[in-house]
This record gives sequence, structure tokens and C-alpha cells, in this order.
Amino acid sequence: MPSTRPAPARTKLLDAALTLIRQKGFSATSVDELCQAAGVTKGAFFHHFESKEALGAAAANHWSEVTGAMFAAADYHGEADPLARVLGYIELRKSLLEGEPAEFTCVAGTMVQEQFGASEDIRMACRDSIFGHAATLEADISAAIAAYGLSPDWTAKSLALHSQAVLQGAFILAKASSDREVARDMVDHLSRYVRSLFHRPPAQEA
Amino acid sequence: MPSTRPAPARTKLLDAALTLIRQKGFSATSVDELCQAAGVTKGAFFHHFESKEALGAAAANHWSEVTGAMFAAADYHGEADPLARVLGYIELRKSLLEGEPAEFTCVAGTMVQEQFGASEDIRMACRDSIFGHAATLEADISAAIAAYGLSPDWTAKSLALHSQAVLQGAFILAKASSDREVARDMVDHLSRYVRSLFHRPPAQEA
DNA sequence: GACAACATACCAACCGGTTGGTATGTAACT
DNA sequence: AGTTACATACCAACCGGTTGGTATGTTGTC
Repeated sequence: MPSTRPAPARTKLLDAALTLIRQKGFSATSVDELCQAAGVTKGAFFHHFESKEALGAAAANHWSEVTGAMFAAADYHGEADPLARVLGYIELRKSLLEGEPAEFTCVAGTMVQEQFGASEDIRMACRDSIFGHAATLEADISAAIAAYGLSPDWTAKSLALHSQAVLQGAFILAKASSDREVARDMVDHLSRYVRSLFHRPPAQEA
Repeated sequence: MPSTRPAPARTKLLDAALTLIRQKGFSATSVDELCQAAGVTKGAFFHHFESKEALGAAAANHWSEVTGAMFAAADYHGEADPLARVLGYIELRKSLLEGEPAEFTCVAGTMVQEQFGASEDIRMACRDSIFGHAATLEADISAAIAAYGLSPDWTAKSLALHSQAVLQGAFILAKASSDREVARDMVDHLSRYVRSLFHRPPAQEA
């Protein structure tokens, strides 16, 4: 619908929300702060979002779009071997663990942790973000199961979700210790686990 | 020292804090709510804690004591094989995934996720809780490495932390999906991983 | 063992600042 | 002239924290 450039007050608010939610959490981020960070007024805020809660849900959806586009464009999709694509994804996740926790952690995981009991809209938006991202892994895992002739007692879906659980848990340990190396070690364990499921040797060491 | 019972306003506040922080998070829990849930007045609150932040740190320490006592008394310590103790711990964690997310999730993980950037005292108390709990696993893992004659390229400490990462991540997925079965699947993957590291077959199926 | 001197534990009322949210105005585009 | 996209000004409720006070020990002295 928007023919010319659609004037970016809403987008500026959503981008500011991604930053602030990761830095301070959702509850501790005030609407005034959001507006100041986005460079807009409160009137603009409540023009685009009917409540702070609605912005939270929209921010989770925005997060899905931003990260979805980034992962869709990643190199690992080019690997011929489906298992190499899965392991490539994991290595990419490890390489993203740079800078401060607020820069590499997950908006959806942070927000759902504190809002799951307070807002169903936010909870579902975060669920869709995390589980939707996991679903993008599922096809490669299924293809790898077929390519390697496995008949596992686990499902592609549960392994895809497990990778997200390890990452979310790694974020928490990194926040708690102020040390991203801990998170990298957790991703290494994940990679070792996936290789073991496909009877692959530990491969090269970093 | 305490001859008679010392009247437990402080303890009531800490117990209330564990419940409310898991239900609503730390930021969204007000001092008034805490006092009402504990059945004490605000005066009592600020007599025992110099700030809301100080209560948060004390609540994390209280959490460490409560859960520490519970795990110290658990049956799995009686197993002769150190690997059986590790796997017994994991099964215990799985069996604890009952009821609502607010009943089985981790206070320290919840609190540090939103407060890591706001309060160093809370962050360190939560770090001590999580990493201290992981440390109780480390001895059994080290003993299992020796008993099974392994020379792994991973450390007992990192595997102990990995188990915590998987659990913390499982909590997030359970909160997001309102489904504790997802969390149980994640713990199954953890158990499968540990067995694979020690070259143990998948054992019995549930 | 009486009695001051002090400490601990707690309470009800209150304070100034901040909160999410609203009412109204206005300028640009269609 | 109507709709969209904002800005300004404002509010009632709630926030963490403080106040002055009381009731109940505990301790030291004679």
C-alpha cells in the first residue's frame, strides 16, 4: 500500500524497542524512554500502538523479520550436504557471539521470560519467533536424517528446538557471568552432540 | 543463637519473592505486592532490606540455599557409578518439570535475564546460584571421566554448565509454548548427549 | 532482681517523581 | 474536505523510598 517512503516513526520505535528490550528488559523499559530513543513523541507512539503491550508483540514480530532475513541470506544454505548446512548454522550462531550480551542475545527469549504470564499476545509473538526460527532448521535436519540413513528415536523438530534451547541457555549463562566464552563453549557442545547423532567424528578442532 | 523462634518477616518476604519473581519477573513485581504477599508492611521490608535491589540479591541467595538443600538430599547421590549419578541428576531435573512454568522454572535464570545490565549485585548473586549449582555436578562428571577412562576435548566444568544451559533454555521454550513437554524433550536430548560422551547406549526407552 | 540504656523488629502514613495512557491540536498529503 | 501522521500538554495512579513512632527484647550496673 505505501507507494512513497512510508515515514518511519513506527519502524524507529520498533528498532529502538529491540535495543532497549535487550538492554533492560521489557518491563523496565518505559514508553518515554522508547520515544526518546526513537526520536519521536508519545503521541506518535500511541498513534501506531494502542498500548505498550501491543508494541511488545509488534517488536517480537519485527525481531522475527529482521533475524529471518539475516539467516535466510547466510552462506551455510549453499552447502550440498544437509548435515553441513546444520553444522554451518551452528557455527554461524557461534560466530555471532560477539560484543556485549545486549548485542547478541535474543529479544524473543528475553521478553517471553518475563512476560509469559502477563501478556498472551507477547507470549505468542515470542513463541512464533523462536519456534518459527527453529522450523527453518527442521528441513535440513530431516534431509540429513534421510541422507545419512538414520532411524532416530528423536525427531527433526525436537533437535531443532534443542538447538534453540542451548542457545537461549547460553545467553543466560553469558549474561550471568558477563563472559561470552561460556556461551561459545555451550555451542561447541551442541555441535559435538549433533555430530555424534550423525556418527560424525569431532572433525577439526578450533 | 536463636533460642526461641525469631519471628520470620524477612523469611516470609524472601519466600514471597521467589514466588512472585517466577510469576511476574523482578521489575514487574512491586514492593507493595511483595509486602502484601508476605503479609508484612512496607516498614518491615525496608527494615530488612535497604532497597528493592538488595532484596533481589538476597532472594537469589535464598534460592541457592533452598534448592541447594533439596538437591543435596536427593537420591541420585547414592549411586555407585559416577556416571549413574550424573544421569540420575538429569532424570531428577526432568521429573521436576511438573505443573505451571512458574512452579518449575529458575529464579536466578529469570532474574539475571532482565537485571544483568541494571544491578551488579543481583547479577553476581544469580551467577553464583547457577554456577554454584553447576559446580556440585562437576565432581561426579570428573569421577565419571576417570572411571570410564576418557580423555575428552571438553572439561567437566563445561559439561556441567552445558546441562544448566539446556535446562535454562528448556524453561524459556516451556514458557513460550505453555507446554512443559517441550522442556522434557530438551532434557532427553541432554541425557542422550551425556550418554554418547561416555559411549553408553541409549539405554531403556520410556 | 530492679532499672536504666540501648537495639531490634515492625507499623501506618506520607512524599515526590515516574508511569502508561489520553485529549487536543496541526500540518501534510490525497 | 477528509484522512493519516504526528506533536504538545496533561493526568490520575502507582512507584520506591522515608518518616516518626511503638512494642519487644537484650544487656550492663548496682
